[in-house]
Amino acid sequence: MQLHESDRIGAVHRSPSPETVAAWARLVRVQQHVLAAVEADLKAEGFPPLAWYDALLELSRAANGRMRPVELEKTMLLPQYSTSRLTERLTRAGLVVREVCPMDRRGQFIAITAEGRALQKRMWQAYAAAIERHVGTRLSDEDAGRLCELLGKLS
Amino acid sequence: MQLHESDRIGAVHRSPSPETVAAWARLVRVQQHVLAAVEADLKAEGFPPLAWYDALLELSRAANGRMRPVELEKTMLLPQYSTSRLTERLTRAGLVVREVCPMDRRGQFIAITAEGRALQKRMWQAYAAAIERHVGTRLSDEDAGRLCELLGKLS
DNA sequence: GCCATGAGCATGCAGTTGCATCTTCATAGA
DNA sequence: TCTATGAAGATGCAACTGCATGCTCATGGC
Repeated sequence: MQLHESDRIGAVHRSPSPETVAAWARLVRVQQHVLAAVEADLKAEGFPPLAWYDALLELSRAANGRMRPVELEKTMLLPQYSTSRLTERLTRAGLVVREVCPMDRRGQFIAITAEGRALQKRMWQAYAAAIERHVGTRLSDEDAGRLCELLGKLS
Repeated sequence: MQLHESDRIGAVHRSPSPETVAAWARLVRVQQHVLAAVEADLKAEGFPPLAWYDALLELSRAANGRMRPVELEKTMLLPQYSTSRLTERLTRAGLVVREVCPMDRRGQFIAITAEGRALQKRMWQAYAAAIERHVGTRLSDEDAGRLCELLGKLS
């Protein structure tokens, strides 16, 4: 009779412990819930989605306020077409401009505009308030540090 | 001169501590990354999205394998139209059937079928393996318990 | 130089989501 | 009973996402 995998010693696929499953389930649910709450707060104040903020923040921190789309992809963990279209929307909104890349004529630079920097700053006001509201008031700084450390083991 | 809010005692909106912001940033990034990895594993084995699994699991645990859409909404934290359409897809796939609700003629019941139960079980094999791979191997049971507890404070 | 390969980015198409609204029915109050 | 209110669920439309593929150009091997 064939043994179930979990009965064999050194089986490649072991089942997760109850603790692991519980942590997973809660991670997914809580993150989804809190992220939705924060996004809703921002939207209620008339701001664009968080992805816009993330992109503007990255660009504002980059040297000369410009980055290659390919860099943005990697730092934001987004698929290629996703940054392409995000760039399109940000461009239409006047928050960034596309520039040709002198080093590689296939490529380009995305440069944040003054309006882009201004929006990023205004969004941070609301974003910070939402983070404080939904996370800061529920977690002591020590707990936040511990949470951060535990999450770090997952990446 | 008007003081900045954060300078006033008892200001309603305080800024989040660096620990809070770090925990928030990592929570969002890590969850997104690990969830994507788990979903990709399931998809690679030919399974439907995790939302299907969640719905099938809820239904399989419900009394008589059936629930009102409105209950499903609340347990899955989804907007109303989202469960309506999920139900539509599950129905088309033969995993659930719609039934009229004798108590309330506006409403209905969604009942899981034998195929729905079978798929839920097969998906759990792959899902559990993915959870173990992406979470279980990176976190001790004690750490998982601590993570779960900290996350619980956020909901 | 010439070709093969592949990097960088865009885009057509199909499927999905968010939003607002519609229909149907339940229920409380006059 | 009649009406007002609102709950349950579906759906049209516009925006967004995923996937596959297309185009342009860079680079290494010959």
